[in-house]
Amino acid sequence: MNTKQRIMDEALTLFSEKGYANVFVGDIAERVGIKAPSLYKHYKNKQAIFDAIIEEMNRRFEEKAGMLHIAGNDARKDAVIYQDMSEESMIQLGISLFKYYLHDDYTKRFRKMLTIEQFHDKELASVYMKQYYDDPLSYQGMLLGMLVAQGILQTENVQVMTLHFYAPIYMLLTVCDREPEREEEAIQILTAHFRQFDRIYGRTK
Amino acid sequence: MNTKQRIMDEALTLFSEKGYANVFVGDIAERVGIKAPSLYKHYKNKQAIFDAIIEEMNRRFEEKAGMLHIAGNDARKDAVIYQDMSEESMIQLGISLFKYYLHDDYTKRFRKMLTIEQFHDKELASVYMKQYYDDPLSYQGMLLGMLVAQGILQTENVQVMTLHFYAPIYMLLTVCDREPEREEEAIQILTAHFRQFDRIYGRTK
DNA sequence: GTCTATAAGAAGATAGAC
DNA sequence: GTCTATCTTCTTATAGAC
Repeated sequence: MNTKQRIMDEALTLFSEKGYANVFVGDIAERVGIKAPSLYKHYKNKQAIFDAIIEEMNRRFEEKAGMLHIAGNDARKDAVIYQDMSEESMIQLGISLFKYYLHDDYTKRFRKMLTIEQFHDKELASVYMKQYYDDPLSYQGMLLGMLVAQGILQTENVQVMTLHFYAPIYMLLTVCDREPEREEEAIQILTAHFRQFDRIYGRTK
Repeated sequence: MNTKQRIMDEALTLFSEKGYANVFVGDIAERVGIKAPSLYKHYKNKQAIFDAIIEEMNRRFEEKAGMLHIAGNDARKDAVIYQDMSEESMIQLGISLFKYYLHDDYTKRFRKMLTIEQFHDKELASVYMKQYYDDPLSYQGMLLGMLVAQGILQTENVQVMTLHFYAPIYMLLTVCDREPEREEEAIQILTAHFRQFDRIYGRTK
């Protein structure tokens, strides 16, 4: 891996743990295995490293087109998958995805960094919102809407139904970010949530 | 208001906007209307101001005994209130409480500060968790559990039901913290949420 | 308790050799 | 591209007069 990339990677790790202001250029350099002044051959200044991280992340996010996208690409296809899936399989899929977003190294570090820095910069708040609110609700709304259209689920308000599906997932994700030792507990609750959601909105098994 | 108190208050404002590391002792002093060195007659150092804020907040939290406590004191009493309340009144009450927690000056600044600083200090993460996860779920679980016992609501799993009630409130609160201009939208969604919650869990009107 | 002056020490960034 | 040496600036905190 080239040095420029490694600087960005180590900087992300440190920023996500301590926040921008508490990370010193020397800390980043040390992790990369060079001295601070060498770093300035790769980036104009400290802010440029941060900006590069944001850009890289936006690039990756567009590739993935939003978070918690179930299969990840196309809600139409995913709805077909869901339709033929048992409740148990759906729960397992939901938990796998939860664990992926919780543990995936890049996703996790970036989410933590955004959480810490979101109030410093309005743009970061927008990025966070898109990733963890608008995109998931929009995608999952489309998915659940199709299941409703097919009569697999029943509701008068797909938007609120989607909120009921996603809000607990979101909240448990932030719980585990803060207190990772509560992951097992969160998984238990998540499982019960999926089961009850299915029951409430009338899934046929 | 005495100077010591005012220092704490202005410091909280600044910490909640910029985070601890980005606030300088001189900034706090300026807001209070004194010079930085004078501030050291009231607090040993910058950290002591932060610690005093945490202590003050713990004091206030214990007074209030947790967030989103509906009427605020006793779930047993509150359940009686709910029992005799129309759906519309309940929605109005829910929204009022949401707005209170969103706008109350102290609550809001403290929540933002905790959000920014939560990864710097494990203890802050715990404070956040208690305030915005454990206490609300515990209190509201008790409340909803009583309504279930009285046959006003129906469910097999009160814990998940409480999650379905609270998680959307929590998520919308964090949305408005990030993008205050979305408050009206959040209130709309919140209203629909309360209405649908009532329908799902079978409230009698 | 507040001030001015100032010490002490970070931390970001540059110069210039290799 | 990396290093050592160094500059500059910013920030915390203290000293001591009023």
